[in-house]
Amino acid sequence: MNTAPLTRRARAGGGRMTAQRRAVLQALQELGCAPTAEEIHTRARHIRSGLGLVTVYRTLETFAQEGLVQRLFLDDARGRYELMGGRHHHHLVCLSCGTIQSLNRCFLAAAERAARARGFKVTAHRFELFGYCRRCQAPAAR
Amino acid sequence: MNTAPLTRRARAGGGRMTAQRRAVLQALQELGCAPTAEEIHTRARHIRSGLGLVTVYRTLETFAQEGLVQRLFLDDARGRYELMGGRHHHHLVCLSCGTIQSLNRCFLAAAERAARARGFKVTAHRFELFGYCRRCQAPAAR
DNA sequence: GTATCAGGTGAAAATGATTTTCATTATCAG
DNA sequence: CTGATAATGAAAATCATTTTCACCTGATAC
Ligand SMILES: [Mn+2]
Ligand SMILES: [Mn+2]
Ligand SMILES: [Zn+2]
Ligand SMILES: [Zn+2]
Repeated sequence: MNTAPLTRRARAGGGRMTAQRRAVLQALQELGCAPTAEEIHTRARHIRSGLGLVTVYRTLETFAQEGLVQRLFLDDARGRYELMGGRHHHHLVCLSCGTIQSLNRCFLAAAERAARARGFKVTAHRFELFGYCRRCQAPAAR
Repeated sequence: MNTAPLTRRARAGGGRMTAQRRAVLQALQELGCAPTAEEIHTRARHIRSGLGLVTVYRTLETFAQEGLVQRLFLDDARGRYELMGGRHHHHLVCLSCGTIQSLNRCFLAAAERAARARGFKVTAHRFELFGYCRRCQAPAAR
């Protein structure tokens, strides 16, 4: 798997490119949809043995700040991470086995149709908007 | 604030109605949109001093199982809780100050319009579907 | 009303995910 | 090639949440 373009994007953030960061990037690419830090660690260890879990967390945080990675919380308290920059998408989370699938449309009706089309039985959904409230958009706010 | 109807619903779940549970219910009613366990604890303590945080967690879990309360994860790892049974709704989460507002429509376009109408600047959204994947709907699975 | 006892509570300790600290190592601009 | 400094790993700290366990109390039966 070719990590060169990702490596370039990561370096553009200003940081150094190390073997461990490359391993995390590759693991993210290989794992695909929303793995946990632990899962990323396990996979990245195959590429760079001795890689510490702490480094994985730090790396993910760094990448997240550079916009290379997004952290998301689905149902449980553990964070999940995925590479940004692909097409915008959402997820189908199975309440029974926990598998996560990607969905590339993002409107409710279309999404539900898409979910049903792949045999997924939708029982609930979550939809949140993030941004800045009126007060925080006022001068002197950030 | 009248907690009687909630008390009735809670008892319907089969459990006992204690002063601490009543305090948690009242705190949930008073706090409104998606408070954390800690916030609920602080508020409920005004009603029933000596109430332990552990009891708050246990109570919320119990209520969640009875469908009286819903736990959700927004941006961070801490769980947030809110009374169910009101109309289905979503949230506007301010990235700057963290305030959470309710939104009662749930379709993307309408939601974004509603958000804009209240001066909220949307920069991102999250939308997830939960349910059962094809594999888990097959016989012998649950 | 009073006894009964399973369900509920609180304090402390355990857990699990994530973050911080700090001494050591390695990247890369010059 | 070398030095400045960013990154790493191990251990310890932190934070939210859960578990344990001895004690308490609400709800039903008498
Ligand atoms: Mn995905
Ligand atoms: Mn709400
Ligand atoms: Zn499944
Ligand atoms: Zn705000």
